[in-house]
Amino acid sequence: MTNPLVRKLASFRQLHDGDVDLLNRICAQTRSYKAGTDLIREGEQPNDVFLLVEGWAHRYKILPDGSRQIIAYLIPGDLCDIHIFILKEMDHAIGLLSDARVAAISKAEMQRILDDHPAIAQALFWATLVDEAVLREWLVNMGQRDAYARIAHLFCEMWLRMEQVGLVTGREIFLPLTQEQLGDTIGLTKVHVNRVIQRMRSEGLISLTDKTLTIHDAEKLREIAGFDPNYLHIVHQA
Amino acid sequence: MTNPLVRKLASFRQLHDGDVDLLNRICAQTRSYKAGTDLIREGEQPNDVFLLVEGWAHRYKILPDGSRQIIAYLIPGDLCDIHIFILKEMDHAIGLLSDARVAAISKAEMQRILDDHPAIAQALFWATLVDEAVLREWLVNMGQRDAYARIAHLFCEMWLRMEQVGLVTGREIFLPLTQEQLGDTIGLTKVHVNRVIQRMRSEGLISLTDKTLTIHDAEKLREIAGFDPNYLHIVHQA
DNA sequence: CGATAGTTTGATATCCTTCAAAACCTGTGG
DNA sequence: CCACAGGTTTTGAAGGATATCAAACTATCG
Repeated sequence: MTNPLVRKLASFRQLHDGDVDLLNRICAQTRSYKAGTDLIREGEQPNDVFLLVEGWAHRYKILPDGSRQIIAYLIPGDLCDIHIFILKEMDHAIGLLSDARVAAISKAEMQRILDDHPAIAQALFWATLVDEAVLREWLVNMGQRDAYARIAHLFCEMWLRMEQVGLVTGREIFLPLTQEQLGDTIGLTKVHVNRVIQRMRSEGLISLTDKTLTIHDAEKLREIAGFDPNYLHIVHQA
Repeated sequence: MTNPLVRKLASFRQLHDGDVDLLNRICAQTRSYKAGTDLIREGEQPNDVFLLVEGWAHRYKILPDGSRQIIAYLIPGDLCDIHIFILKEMDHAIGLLSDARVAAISKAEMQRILDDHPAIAQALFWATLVDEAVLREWLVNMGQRDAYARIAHLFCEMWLRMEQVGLVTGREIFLPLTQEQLGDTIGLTKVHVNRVIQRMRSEGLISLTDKTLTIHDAEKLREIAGFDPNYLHIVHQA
């Protein structure tokens, strides 16, 4: 099993052996956490950049009335913001959605990597820009699509991102989300999410049980979603 | 009238005289454009970073079915992404909402600034992170708030951002948006935007005519929106 | 095996859209 | 200075997508 970060960065540009070694070394020093743990809370100023090596996480915000908005999903190979140090405090939290393995990279170490490994630095910037592009696409998703297309779009995106890091097995991906969390992601209630997913199931598009999403008809799902993967800026497939 | 970029960056950290001079020099070399001009189109790879010195612009995407989502507003002092060069092509367009003055900074020039002026570099990174934070907050806005609160929230944000660059006169800001554009920003139809705005007017909260937004009761508007400005990461007021 | 979290169902309410037309601006050319 | 064209705002009526509430059912986990 290859390092997900290497796989991801390699889908943007070639890396030298030295670069790959460094990334492997970083990913080797992980800590395990339980699902539900917060890596960073709103209001904190973190000391490390976190790299997710295994499992899922999410960025989220809780509003005063208790409602929650999920702002991003992190999957293996994803980092919380590289430049996190510049801001005085976090304006959102990052929490684990499944049991996970996480590498912590100190500010100094991060700086050293950026200085000494220009290829990695460039690839990490690319990853940052892609994160932003994903955020923009989520906004489009919420603003312009109905519930059915919205969920389809999210599934298409997560499928591609998982594929990028080598985590698609057959037509299945690990998707450790409750329907309520799905709803908090795309601005729908869990009840409505449930009905839409049932419809997708009955139409033979997907299965979703045991935290496993199976896409039976990817082509049709993409069509429903109006999915155009260009925003993920995947350059060459590994 | 102070340079809006200097004002904005100064709200994050102090700058040296040399830094300020440089920024002033950049802002002095502008070109004027008419409202409706696209600075960058989807699919292009731009050669310059654009800095908006006067007027409003917006990032937007057009979907295959013709619908449009506005992803961000740019006001004086805002740059289109500093690292735009890393991506092979734009996944969205940037267009002017009003007549505007724009400075173009070449890739090489940008690189020189980042290398030779660490304080500016850091401030520009901060600005980038804030842009991303705004995007996240827009997602929260769309996902969790109803039409009334959504519009209120947008008005609160734009008011603060305009204040940050010294463009609030009394209780008024320049807001060159049609109700349809407002709708494309927050995922509502122009008809519904119209009704919400009428309600705000009738309640004495705001006026909106002649591309001028007046906020009569900022406190109440913030309360309706559930507006918490922390995501703008304004450190010290100039 | 009981407790707790997650999914499913049904009935009803509401926010927002859609469609269509009228009224109102704003700029332009005669 | 008027008239007209095109864009923008406003109004009304009706329909639809999604929310809300409440309860039953089903997994999961210690």
